[in-house]
Amino acid sequence: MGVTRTDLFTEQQNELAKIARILGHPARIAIVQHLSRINACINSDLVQELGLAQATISQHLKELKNVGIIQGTVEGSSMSYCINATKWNECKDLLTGLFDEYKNECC
Amino acid sequence: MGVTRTDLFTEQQNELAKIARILGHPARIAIVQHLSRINACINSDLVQELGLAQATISQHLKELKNVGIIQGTVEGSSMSYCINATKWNECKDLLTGLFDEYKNECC
DNA sequence: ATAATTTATCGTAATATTGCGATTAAACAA
DNA sequence: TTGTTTAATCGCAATATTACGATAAATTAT
Repeated sequence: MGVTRTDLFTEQQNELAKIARILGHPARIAIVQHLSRINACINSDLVQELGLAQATISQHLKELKNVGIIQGTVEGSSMSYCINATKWNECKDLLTGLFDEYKNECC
Repeated sequence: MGVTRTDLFTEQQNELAKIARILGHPARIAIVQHLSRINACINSDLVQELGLAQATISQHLKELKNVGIIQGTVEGSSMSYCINATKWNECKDLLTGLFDEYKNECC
């Protein structure tokens, strides 16, 4: 017990849930917002930007990277992170699709 | 340690994260999809629909209700659940807003 | 070479989530 | 009343998440 029963659901449902879960933390929302707004690959000032410890931010970045929402490349001695446009649009389409399934209001 | 530092983030970021987190489980995705598709308030056949135990589904319904995405009314001896159109659109707008913040692709 | 900077990873503690059997409570049927 | 149906809640076990100090690894600066 205690482990999510992904076997009961479709791949699309699991994928949607995975994306939503990754966006389900304010630090990760803050990270993607920051990357969106500066609209560039940055050698992260994220530790300054958010108030969390470096190890914690690294962990959040890893999760965002794992799901493909951001990508990081080595830039000398630091890292350069930015949003992966392709995946970002894919996530947007999946979530938009979910919201658009609900058409008429019944009550 | 181990508790999300909501104090570090804006209300909007926390709200966005809360919505995403609730949608971050395949059972809850399946529930809102089902409610969307039948487009009606139902005396839930959800236990039949999904393969989870009744207690588990009840718990997921409670979380969706807590965040306001669905609403339930007593219908005789059973419950009638449906999507809350207002909140649903609010969630859609918030998430769309997040995705639309990212405009230009930098790499 | 040595020191400083940057970021990933490890280890650990605190807390949250998931799932389900069992029980409870309320409405309905006989 | 007695039994049935429906759904919420309790209690618990298993697992996942969050946070952070400490450490490691790699690059750059002196």
